[in-house]
Amino acid sequence: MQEADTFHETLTRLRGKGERLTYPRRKVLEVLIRSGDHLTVNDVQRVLQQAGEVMDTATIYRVLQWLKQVGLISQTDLGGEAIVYQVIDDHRHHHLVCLSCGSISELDDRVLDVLRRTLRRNYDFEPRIDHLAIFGLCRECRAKSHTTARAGMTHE
Amino acid sequence: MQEADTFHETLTRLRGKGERLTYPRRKVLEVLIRSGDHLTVNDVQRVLQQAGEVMDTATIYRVLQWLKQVGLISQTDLGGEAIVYQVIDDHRHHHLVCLSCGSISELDDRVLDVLRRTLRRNYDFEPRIDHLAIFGLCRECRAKSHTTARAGMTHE
DNA sequence: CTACATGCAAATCCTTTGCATCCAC
DNA sequence: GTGGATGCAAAGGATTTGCATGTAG
Repeated sequence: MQEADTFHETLTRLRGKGERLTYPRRKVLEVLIRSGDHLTVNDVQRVLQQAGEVMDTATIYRVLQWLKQVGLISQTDLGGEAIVYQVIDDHRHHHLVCLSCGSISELDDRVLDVLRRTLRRNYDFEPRIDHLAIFGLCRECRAKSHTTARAGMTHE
Repeated sequence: MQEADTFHETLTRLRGKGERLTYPRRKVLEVLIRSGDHLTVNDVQRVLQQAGEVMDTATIYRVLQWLKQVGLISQTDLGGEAIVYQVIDDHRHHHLVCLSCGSISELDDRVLDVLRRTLRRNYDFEPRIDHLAIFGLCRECRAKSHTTARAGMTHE
């Protein structure tokens, strides 16, 4: 696996940039890379705890802000409890969130390329769509809604 | 103007559906329709106050939840202080939010039609993109960033 | 009349901040 | 050694909830 490589390369690159590599920073980054998934501050804290690491919430927030600033992670509001963070990797993807059942599925990034081009060309806007959440009805709930007319449209 | 008509038609339709039309519900809906803009809970409360109406925050939240449930308004997180609400009208539009200066410009809804079709066809997902916020760099900040290398990438 | 909405206050929960201490460089 | 990061505690701000009361249907 190249996971470890990615991690160390990243650390080296950051050091080169003159960034301070503290213990919390390395740990949080490691958690995010290993998971590869979108995590809330709480998730990160829980994972660390399970590994025997106790880390203050405020520290995690600050580390995440830093990671975002140096461009390693993206921040998104999936409409859930809290904001989620995830590493910006090559396999960039987005999410389809079902308004009815809450299920979340992945959306390939390339689907957005058309939109990006339009925004650049027609709006003079340089989009940074690192992590998008699109709400709607998933296949199953879509089927249900045909019969049940209108059901739980509550969520988000 | 058909504003008033829209308002009364809506009330009639809701009554027909068996929804309870209380004073707060009518007032909040009126504010949103008259504004036509995206408002936070605080905005709604302020507008009401300026009209001499005192309304509890909790009530406004509950009314907004209800309005969302009956499909009259949409809810979006523009990355600001709080969530914004707005009536779902025919002139549906979205927002381009600049990560650097925070400026917000409009995006015509039709730009998203291609994406909608793709989602329906390839993902079996029925999107409800009522109000989308896309982050990135506006024309001006885009120009600046060419010279200044990297500036305030902080926001959201 | 009765179910449901409102008002009030208190609670929750996510996120930020002040400040003394600590540590990476 | 020193500026910046951390830990702790406390504040801040948006949103929710419990409960008694009011009111639309």
